[in-house]
Amino acid sequence: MERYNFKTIEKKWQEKWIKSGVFKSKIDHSKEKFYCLEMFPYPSGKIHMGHVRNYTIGDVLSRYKSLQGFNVMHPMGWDAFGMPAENAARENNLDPKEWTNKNISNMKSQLKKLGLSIDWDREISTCSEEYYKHQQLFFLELYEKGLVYRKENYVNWDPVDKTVLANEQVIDGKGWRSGAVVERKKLNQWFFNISKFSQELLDGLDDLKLWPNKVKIMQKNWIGKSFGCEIAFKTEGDIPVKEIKCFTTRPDTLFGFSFLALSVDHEISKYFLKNKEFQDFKTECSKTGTTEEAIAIGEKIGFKTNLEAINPLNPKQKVPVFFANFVLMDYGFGAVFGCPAHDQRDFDFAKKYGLSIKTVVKPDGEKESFEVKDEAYSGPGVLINSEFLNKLKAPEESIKKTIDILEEKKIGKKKINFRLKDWGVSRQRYWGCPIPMAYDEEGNVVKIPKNNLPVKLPDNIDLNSKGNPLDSKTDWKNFTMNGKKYIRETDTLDTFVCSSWYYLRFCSPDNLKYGYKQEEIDYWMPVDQYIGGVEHAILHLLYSRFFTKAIGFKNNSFKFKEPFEGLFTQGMVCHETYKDQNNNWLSPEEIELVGNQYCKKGDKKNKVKVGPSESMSKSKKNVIDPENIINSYGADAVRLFILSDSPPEKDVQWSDQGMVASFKFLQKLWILHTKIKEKIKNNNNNNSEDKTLQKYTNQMINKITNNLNGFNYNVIIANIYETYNFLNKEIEKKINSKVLKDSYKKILILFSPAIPHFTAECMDELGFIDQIKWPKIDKNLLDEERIDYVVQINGKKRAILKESRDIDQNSLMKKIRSNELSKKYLKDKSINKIIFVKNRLINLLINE
RNA sequence: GCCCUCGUGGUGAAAUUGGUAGACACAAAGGACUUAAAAUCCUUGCCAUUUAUGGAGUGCCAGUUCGAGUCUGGCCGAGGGCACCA
Repeated sequence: MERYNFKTIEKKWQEKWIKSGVFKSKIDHSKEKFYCLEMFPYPSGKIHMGHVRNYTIGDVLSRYKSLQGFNVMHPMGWDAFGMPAENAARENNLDPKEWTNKNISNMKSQLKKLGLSIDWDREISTCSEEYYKHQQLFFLELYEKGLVYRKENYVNWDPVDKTVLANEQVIDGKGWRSGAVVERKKLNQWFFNISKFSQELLDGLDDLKLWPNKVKIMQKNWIGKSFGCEIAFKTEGDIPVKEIKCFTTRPDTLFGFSFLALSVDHEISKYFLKNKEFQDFKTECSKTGTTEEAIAIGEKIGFKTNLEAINPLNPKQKVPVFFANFVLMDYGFGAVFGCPAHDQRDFDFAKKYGLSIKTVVKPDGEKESFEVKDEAYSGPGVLINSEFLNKLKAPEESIKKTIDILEEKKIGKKKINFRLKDWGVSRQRYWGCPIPMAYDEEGNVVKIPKNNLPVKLPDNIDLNSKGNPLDSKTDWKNFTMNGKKYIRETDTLDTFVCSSWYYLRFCSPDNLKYGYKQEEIDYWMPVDQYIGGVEHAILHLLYSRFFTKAIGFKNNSFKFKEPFEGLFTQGMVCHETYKDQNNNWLSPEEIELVGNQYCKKGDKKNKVKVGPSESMSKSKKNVIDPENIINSYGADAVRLFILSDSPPEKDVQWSDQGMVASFKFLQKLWILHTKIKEKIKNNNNNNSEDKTLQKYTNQMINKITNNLNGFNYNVIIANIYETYNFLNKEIEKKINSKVLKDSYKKILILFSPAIPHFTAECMDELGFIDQIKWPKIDKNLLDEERIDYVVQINGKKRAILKESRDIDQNSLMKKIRSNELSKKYLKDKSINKIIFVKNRLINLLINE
């Protein structure tokens, strides 16, 4: 028998699909649209198994939706700016653009081998001028709307490499490349005013019904809305500032006030800069916080000033003012009122500096004399020791009342605070989108005129220069406009900006005038299903939501509020990890099994330690190269395996045996296909109705449709195996050819989203490839005529009776009484109660 | 510390949403075919004496119910997110 030759068959269909243009998408108002988008990849050079999983999931969905009659758009592009290109180019003495474009063409051909239903006409690359010129225009437009601004902010500064480091490049407080101790340095940087949309971004989450709850909760926590009160504390001391504002969520504990703590960057710190002790303290603070240990221990340190703050509700009480390391400048006002009895952090601080700890809330059920001892109490209760606030219920009633009093006295007011900070978009890097701004000779900020866009990234860059390469590219940096001299902004945009609007660009990738075309956006947006890794749950998704709101707000032209209607976060692909005797990581190809012990290949003495299964990563070498796998087993087999073992939202373990099994399964399926083909040809038109096959097929349509709708793709693969097992037995019987052909056609369509090449070949052989539609469920066939009734006695399953559908309780009881089991379990015992569930079970309660 | 999710055979997992627990697959053991191996096919799956039969059984303890993997409360364990957020 002929083997299934995936190599020729997959290639054949991939070429046919491209030639016929079946995946091309264009506006068609007669059809409902479906925009399916997977997070586009960074062109690192090769695709990895994570991509295979991500894009297979998206492809199954796209193909399924097409078969259902939707007008599907399924595009792909490249998140092509970013540091790896710069690093790789430096190491290999290459141009980042060349490196990136080479990677793109390689990865594109790899993706094509997976047989994805992608409309490649819509391909975009964020590092192309055609893409980033629109991004620069967006930047200017947002700037004009006041949504972009410049301010000084701290960065991680590597004093040896003279460069800014991302947080993940700082390891134990040192630069990853130079090893130098990282400093905090203030730089002027560009910011997007995302915090302006805090409330909107929070409210929008409620509309995202097709998002995982987990992601919505993560975003909600990230935005971090808190209700409270701002209070102005009068201060006494030898500085000109006589008032300090604090934000608090617990104004009701004001009578437990024992100190005021300020961030070292608080504006009044300038009056202490001459003080050497304060300077030392500030240095100390900047050291802690960078190392992970320091954060874990979280030791609280303070610097006591000679200032005193007055309790606004009790002017007789004066407390010391400290600078403290735990107060953040960019939350609230950078100042905290300390109530040690009811806040653990304040408690720790008060213990360390011997400050008073006055209890003002007692838990319900405690005596009036209750006192906080070993730890702060932050739960509910009743106010005590608080004069006119006594006996109020904490927290709701007491907070409300206190705010009323403070507002009345004009000392404070109700306030809502968000944790979400503005988005710093400046990167001191070469390989990114240039920021279209400049500075005149006086240092004033100037926009690059829109008709001068794009500001092109210069070629021939010296990547080995210290600091930002654009800074030393003086012929690019300096320019004249209308006879005046200017200096360009040398920072480039965070690559998250590129990915914040690419879903808009896919709708009209060739539009030269603007980032998108209104008509196309109106039709295609929003993305119906977005699919990607959960690691982007916060930043990328939040930034994209912001961008949609900001651009829509600017142009007042979007019919949608949110970019991604549905979100699916898939799990990672994991593999065991291996280390040799010298603790070096080994890849799966570098080991072999000797007996039941893994050893380094060709070195039997070097025993390999098998570590836990972890997400595939280059650093741990536990990677399987998809290209090798596709070459050995074919795309359909890989798709089958990657979908089969675990639900798509969970991590999946890579298994060589599982992969081989998927491959073998397709071979078996091919044999079955040839048998079925023969049977159909035999044209056996006996009159038997063959309801069994029709019913089974119908049930499978129901199951697979439901499982596709619910993203239970692993169960679909099980359904495919099940169907095979059934057909493989059924085929031995006499079957009406017409019924067989009809059912088999439907079954092939059901299989086709998962294994498209294989089924295309089969359909073609049967001559119906051009007219396929997702099969409909025949409701008349769905209900079985005979049903397995579970007979329980006192809740225990005792028998299963196959009886006709819709049988009533009495008839079923008669059957039970005439049945063997009644003699055994019922005998002469009387039945106290019968629970009868139609078409399902009957439960007889008897006295034992 | 706070928030979220999840605990089902040797393993990955199913379970029409309160109604036959373990579909489907991997691994293992036994068997068939074969001179043999590979490949393929079949059987087994925890405990009790047996292909039949009974019992226990979905992390642990209680509860609701005729009936709980599924609902409620408490505990234990694993994973993830935030991290001095006032």
